Amino acid sequence: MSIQSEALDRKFIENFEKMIPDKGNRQIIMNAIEVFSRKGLAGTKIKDIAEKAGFSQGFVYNYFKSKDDIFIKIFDLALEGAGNSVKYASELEGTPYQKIYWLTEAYLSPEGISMHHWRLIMLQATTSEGIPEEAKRISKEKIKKPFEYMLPMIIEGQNLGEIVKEDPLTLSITYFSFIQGLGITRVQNGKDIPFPSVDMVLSFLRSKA
Amino acid sequence: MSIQSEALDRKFIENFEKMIPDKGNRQIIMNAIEVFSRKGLAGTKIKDIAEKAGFSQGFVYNYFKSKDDIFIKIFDLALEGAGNSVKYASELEGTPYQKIYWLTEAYLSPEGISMHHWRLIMLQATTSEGIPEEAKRISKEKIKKPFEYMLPMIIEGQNLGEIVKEDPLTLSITYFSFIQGLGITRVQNGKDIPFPSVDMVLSFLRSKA
DNA sequence: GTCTATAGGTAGATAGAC
DNA sequence: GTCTATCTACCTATAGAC
Repeated sequence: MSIQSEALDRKFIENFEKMIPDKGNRQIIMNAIEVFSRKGLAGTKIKDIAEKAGFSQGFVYNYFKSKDDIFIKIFDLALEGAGNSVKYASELEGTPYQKIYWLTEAYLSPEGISMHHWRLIMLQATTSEGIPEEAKRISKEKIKKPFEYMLPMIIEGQNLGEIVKEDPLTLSITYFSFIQGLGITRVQNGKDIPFPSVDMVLSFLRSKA
Repeated sequence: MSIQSEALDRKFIENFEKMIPDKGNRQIIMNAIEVFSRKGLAGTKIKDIAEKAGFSQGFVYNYFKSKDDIFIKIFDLALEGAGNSVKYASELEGTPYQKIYWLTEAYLSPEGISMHHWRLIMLQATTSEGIPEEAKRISKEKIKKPFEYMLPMIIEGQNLGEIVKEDPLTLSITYFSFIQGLGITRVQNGKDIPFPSVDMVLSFLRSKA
């Protein structure tokens, strides 16, 4: 596990404990993340989550009032984590390209909780019709955060001449799409298939001058 | 709609009519593709498909024996389409890089049935636990096709000096991951957001010499 | 605190009407 | 051919036992 993804996981857990103070709730959520990400919202039965957490089916309802309720909290956490990861990278020492390099290294790490976020965000936003209204609302609100931190980095990098002078928004969209695609490949195939280096992934960003 | 994606769609429809000879079956499948890709396997109700196709819920069972049955046929078609698209590109005139350029143009086109395939493959393979055993078997069998046609193109391109001299398998995996990530972004956001040019996407493939 | 039992609702699949 | 009615099974959520 890379230093980068460890740092992001630490950040995530910090935020996790702040957003979900109760330990029992956290235990269920940790297990539910795993199940949801494998089966999706509709495909996940409360029994699956309960069994994985070592509880009876009915007991889950002492902590959450519905399946949607659990899902919304996880979805919110995932989006927070996505925003925070870019924010954290943007606050590091170094040039913009170095920061993005660091972030990419974290994302590409085969371990790390951050991978699960991306997967969930992807999976659920794709099947977005089925997700609760509340989750859609949260999504609208928070999906822009990663871009808020990424865009200034790209623009600064362009001014420094280390990032190619294309439209910054297009570059951001391309970056997150690429990362998401690689994340999906990772979760589908495990960590034993060949994977691109950070340098290869960031070719499209680097200035050719 | 680009010439490239039109060509792939024509190929797809050809294969579609060969694999599903009955017109009624095809009508249901065309509608089911759309619903499955929006809601996933578990989230799709037979009623949704029936309504979209303009039938009653029960009528669907005159054509297919179960929901899984419909899904398996679509999944198979999607994987066939994925393999055929790369095969088709590899048989075009031109240098390997030109062929991959053509293929990428087809994939990035906002319209075109091919986009739906990718989305479905992605979505369902990601939530793979929930899909029927038969679909998993088909997946194992056909998922390698795109690589079979992509790898020789990359190797030839490397020999010609137009493609960077990195491990061909890594480059292939990176390519399909990238395309998949962009496809997801497309279906999530529609065609009105900025999107990278083919040149930008293929930066990581181009020889720097 | 945690489980078991169950009520109530939903959806897949079938069968019989028109 | 196509629809309506229904049977059955499963799942969510609750309520009450220990």
